[in-house]
Amino acid sequence: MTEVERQISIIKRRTAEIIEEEELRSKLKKGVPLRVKYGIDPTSPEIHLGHTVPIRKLKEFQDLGHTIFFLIGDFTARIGDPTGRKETRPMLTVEEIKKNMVRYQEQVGKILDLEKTKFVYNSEWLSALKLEDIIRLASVFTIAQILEREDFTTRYRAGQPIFFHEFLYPLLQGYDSVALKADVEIGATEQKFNLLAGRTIQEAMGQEKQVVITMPILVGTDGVQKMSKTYGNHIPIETTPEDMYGKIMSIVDEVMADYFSLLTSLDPQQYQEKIKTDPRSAKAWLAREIVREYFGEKTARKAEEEFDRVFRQKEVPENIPEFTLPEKEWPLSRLLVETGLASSNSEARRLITQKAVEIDGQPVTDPMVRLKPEDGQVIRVGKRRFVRLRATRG
RNA sequence: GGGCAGGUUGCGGAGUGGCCAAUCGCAGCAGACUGUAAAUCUGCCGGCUCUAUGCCUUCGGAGGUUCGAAUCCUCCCCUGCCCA
Repeated sequence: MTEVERQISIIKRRTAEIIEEEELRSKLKKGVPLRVKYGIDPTSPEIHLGHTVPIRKLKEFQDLGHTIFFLIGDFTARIGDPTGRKETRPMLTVEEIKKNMVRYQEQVGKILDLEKTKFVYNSEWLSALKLEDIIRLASVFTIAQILEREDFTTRYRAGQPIFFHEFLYPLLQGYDSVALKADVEIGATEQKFNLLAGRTIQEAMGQEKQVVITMPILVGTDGVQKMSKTYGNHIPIETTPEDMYGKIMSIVDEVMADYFSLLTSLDPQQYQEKIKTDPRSAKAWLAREIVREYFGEKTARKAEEEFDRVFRQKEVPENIPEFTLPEKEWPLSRLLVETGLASSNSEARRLITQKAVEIDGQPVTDPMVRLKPEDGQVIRVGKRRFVRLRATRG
């Protein structure tokens, strides 16, 4: 196998689509490192496992010696993309974006080699565009072409508003590719339209078209919707190993294979076999493997032990948040609110009457009960929320 | 600019003067079951007092009518469709 074919076989793995493979081949044949672009919206500084799917692909490119351009869409974030929302998205200030990005880079650094990654901000070139440039960009597409994008069509049919500037987003993203002279752009399948816009615009501006690589979308822990913070089905990278382990264990069985494939480098034959014969330990393996990648072998093993202790043997976890409060009589419901175990008094009362509350392993079902917190007492709410009390005199 | 239809609790979507904190579905939470889950069943699902045929704040916004308004009137804001 030639070097080019070796690279192609690595690049092709786990992708949803490559447009066009032939173009990729001829780009690789030039023997020059490719400029690989990946863009993110810096509105949230929190990366979850869903984001890691394309980032892992970037890592593969990086390991093959190509140049990674990690594009931060600060310009677009400042304007605020109103896609799918009622209220205008809060515009981010420059400082907020900067702050988000510091945290972001730390997280990305768990996968990519930061030394070799070029972080670029699109405000650098986008804010320099003149109206004339923008109109020229806009003349590359027809309205019908833009409306082809599925979410526009859906919204249009449903009578949902589509704002004019939303039409501009694909154009701007496409222009980013021109500015970076991107050879390859990676994104999730839902980004396909915007990625393709890059090709069209590059061509219109006399550049060689970028190759578009789309990556499958990771479903969330519910197994239904794509992983997203807004759906509350996400697994953040910046969390405790125990939490990550537990969240992976809570995914539905049906998506295990996807998780194995998109989030680990394990052998498909092995995990498929395991899923079939012993789903429970297959999932534990998956969880251990992913936690290991972010926290290391030892920690992963500890997270597993901890999980087994708490959920299989139903014991109290090792590290639980502590809460200090004055040693006096409290109505239990108040106590739950104080310690953050319930959001309101009514909520607390509900939990208590629903047998969700235990103190030192003893169920408490009387919402009227008053008690004096003792040092070291453990309150449990539901399956996984614990708090240890620390009492102070006075 | 004109005509029409709309804006309801996280989402979808009922409700057109009191029986409305507001049917229902989804999501969420809790319990049972379990392999951690999923599925299923049960309960909860604005807040406060602490549980009552109680109180407070909610149905785009501001006023008004009324003993009483998410429901009627006026003005305003926003969205969609049609005509120009």
